[in-house]
Amino acid sequence: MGTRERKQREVQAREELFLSTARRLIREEGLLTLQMARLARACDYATGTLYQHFASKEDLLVALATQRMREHAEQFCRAASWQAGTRDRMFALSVVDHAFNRQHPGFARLLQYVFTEVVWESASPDRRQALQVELEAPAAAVTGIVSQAIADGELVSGRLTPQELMLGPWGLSAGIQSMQQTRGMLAGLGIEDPTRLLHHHVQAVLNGLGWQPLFDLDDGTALDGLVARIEREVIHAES
Amino acid sequence: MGTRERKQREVQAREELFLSTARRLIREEGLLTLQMARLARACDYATGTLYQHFASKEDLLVALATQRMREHAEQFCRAASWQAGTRDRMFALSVVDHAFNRQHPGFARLLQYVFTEVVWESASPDRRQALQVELEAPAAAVTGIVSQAIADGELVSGRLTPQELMLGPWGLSAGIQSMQQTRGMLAGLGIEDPTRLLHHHVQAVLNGLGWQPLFDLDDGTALDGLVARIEREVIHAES
DNA sequence: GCACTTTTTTGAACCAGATTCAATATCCGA
DNA sequence: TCGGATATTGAATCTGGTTCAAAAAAGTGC
Repeated sequence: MGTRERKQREVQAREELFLSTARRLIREEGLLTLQMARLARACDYATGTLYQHFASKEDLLVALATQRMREHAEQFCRAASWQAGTRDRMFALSVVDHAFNRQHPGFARLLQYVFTEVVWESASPDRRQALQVELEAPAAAVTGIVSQAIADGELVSGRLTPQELMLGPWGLSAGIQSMQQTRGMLAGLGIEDPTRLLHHHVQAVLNGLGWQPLFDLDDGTALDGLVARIEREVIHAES
Repeated sequence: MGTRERKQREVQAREELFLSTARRLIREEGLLTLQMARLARACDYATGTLYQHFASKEDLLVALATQRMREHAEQFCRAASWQAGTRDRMFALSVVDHAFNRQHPGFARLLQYVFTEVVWESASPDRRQALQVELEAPAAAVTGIVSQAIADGELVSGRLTPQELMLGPWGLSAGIQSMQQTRGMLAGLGIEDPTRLLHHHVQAVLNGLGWQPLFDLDDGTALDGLVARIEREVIHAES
């Protein structure tokens, strides 16, 4: 009679409520001050009910990260299937990634925290696994672009596999963005516009890997134009 | 009468004891399980005494990171003044950085944790400042190499300042190394030898930035040879 | 060496906040 | 409607960081 299913849906909805409320609390008062009892109360449930969904606070955080990661993966895959050359698509991934992080300011911070030994190791294996699963689609998307570039002769793989090749642009994006997190670090070095710089350097690695057609790094206008086009065609595209 | 100074030295020594014991405890039982009371007891002092040195647990962690960072900065500066061309010296920084992290396996993890909003914001301003100070020397070293490369005509700065240029290689190193931290992440992608890959990609960015003389990325032997030479002449050099 | 003040050390008490679990309420099939 | 299964509750428990009044040690003037 479907009463089981309804129950399922209710539980699902409640989990959603917990997650979105947690997100709001974090936005309003910071990751630092999130408290399980307060979260439960804010949702009009008892503490114990919250623990029926999440085995621990760390679990909740991983779940939060997983949820956002899913959205992120969607955007990412959209960028990967953009109608453009492999090189531009690869670059688009970095732009989309960065735009996503700007749109969800807490996400990068949360992810940084979640991947910390202290949090990661105290989350339940299931939740960890779920987050890792969300990483697969984006990874496959990137690898696909690299493979196609090799097949099309726009990129020479040398001794490296596609996975290994993608580590360059990916690592660079991740590295610069994580520096952007640490309050005051880049400003302290006199760096003004990290976003533009990130794009510049990603183009530099792609050039360095010999990914055709090479990009003229001195042409600031072309870079801005390309970024604008990606934002228009990929990020703000209807879907 | 110098009794004040002696006292100073004793306090200094005790702080050193706390730090090195903390390091041992973390090594033996993990960051996760470090407890202030246990640490104090392990040093034969009362909890309160420990708090005379460190305002909080977070403070202690930042102090720990700062101490190691100082050693790291030394190695780093040594590499920066290596007798070699600017390009090789820049590359050497990345090699030294990575070697240091391999030699002190917990350091990267600790740093990752410390730079987390949750920890960073609950450490005292003094301790934060102290860690930031330790970043200045390395930053100056890198910037110096970049500036010299520009002066020598081995690198064309375009529209970027030396600080901005160095963000490329630096961000890449940081990004790949932090991925290496997250247990199983790289292995899950089928990546075997992240160290070699890191070196490869750093050379790729340097090539991409047009840093002369360009490095032949297909020549694996040359890469290994250069790394070996750096390890010999910079890392294991007497000082 | 002694009486007194100041500084340092101590560790048990305190407190915050995550987690548990016995009691209670709700649901569901018969 | 009844009886057992399941879900919810929130006060009690537990862990571990932090504090602070008391005790000890060090310093000072005589």
